[in-house]
Amino acid sequence: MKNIEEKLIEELVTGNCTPQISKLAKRLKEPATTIHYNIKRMEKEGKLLACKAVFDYKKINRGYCTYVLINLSPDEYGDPERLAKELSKFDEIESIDIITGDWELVLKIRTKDVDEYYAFLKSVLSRKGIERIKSLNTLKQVKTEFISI
Amino acid sequence: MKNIEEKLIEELVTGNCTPQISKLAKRLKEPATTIHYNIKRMEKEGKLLACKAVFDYKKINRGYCTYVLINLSPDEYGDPERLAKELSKFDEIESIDIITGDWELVLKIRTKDVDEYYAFLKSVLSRKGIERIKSLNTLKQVKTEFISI
DNA sequence: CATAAAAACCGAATATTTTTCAATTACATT
DNA sequence: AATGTAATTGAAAAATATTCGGTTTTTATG
Repeated sequence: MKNIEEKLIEELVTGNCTPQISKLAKRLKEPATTIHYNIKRMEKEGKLLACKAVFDYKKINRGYCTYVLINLSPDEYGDPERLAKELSKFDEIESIDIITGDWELVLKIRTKDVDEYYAFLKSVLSRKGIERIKSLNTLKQVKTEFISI
Repeated sequence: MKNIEEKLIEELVTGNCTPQISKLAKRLKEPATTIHYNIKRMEKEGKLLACKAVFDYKKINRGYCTYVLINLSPDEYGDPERLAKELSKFDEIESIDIITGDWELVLKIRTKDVDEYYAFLKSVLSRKGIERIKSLNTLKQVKTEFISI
């Protein structure tokens, strides 16, 4: 066995899918070429960013999900984007938003279990610029990425 | 003009895409039939739930993004899933999680603007069972659905 | 450890889908 | 009304997915 699955998941989580033009054509009762044209236009305009797979994360060893609210240190406060972009390269992080209110950033993080989360916390979320964090732990995921589970 | 774009976005946000088998085969340096086999297996096992498009939501009139923390009323507290499942049918809601801590639910909501959000708030988030909410408004989306913007 | 059963892998052929191309039609601007 | 641009479309070509049959690998069991 080659354990292709792991590599496949990695590729599919961030892309490597494509719209099903003929299926969409049937659903919308339009010619396939028209659907094709519209999709290509959306891509060119930067509206359509990527096509990707959504998994039942519990079944692929990413069942431990946490929202992390972050307070930045005073020197980072003026430019939260710098740190946000730095964090965005980590595969464990599903989303990063800069928000209003008591916290500056909110992350959504997926790991296998609490041990892996703790390791991530220590290695990534302890860095300079992050002053304080609050973890909201997910007990059950009902809907993700617009897909109901 | 037929304004196919709106309908297409609606379809693509929740599915109607498919893995690019030959592209994946090349990337992983494996035969296409092996990739095909592995993907079908993941689908059958319920690991792979859907393939879908990710948009630059600002460019498709869904640029107003809010995290909503929810406290349930005492009578709903014991079964948060009932309300969560009821909410999951709304297209504006990207994700629903049942969480630990001071709040019971966290939603991620995408609307065109604050007016649309307020309308959603009044019509959906005022329902019985929801005792108190706190909105965290997104100023900038750096990463979404594992895709950097 | 031997053997059988199940699961994973893969090349060749087939079926299906996407993409290109060359019109045609709709829309906007002057 | 004239003109240029954008959107739509059918037919053909190109590319891709799927099926099939057989092989190899893994797992389960005595």
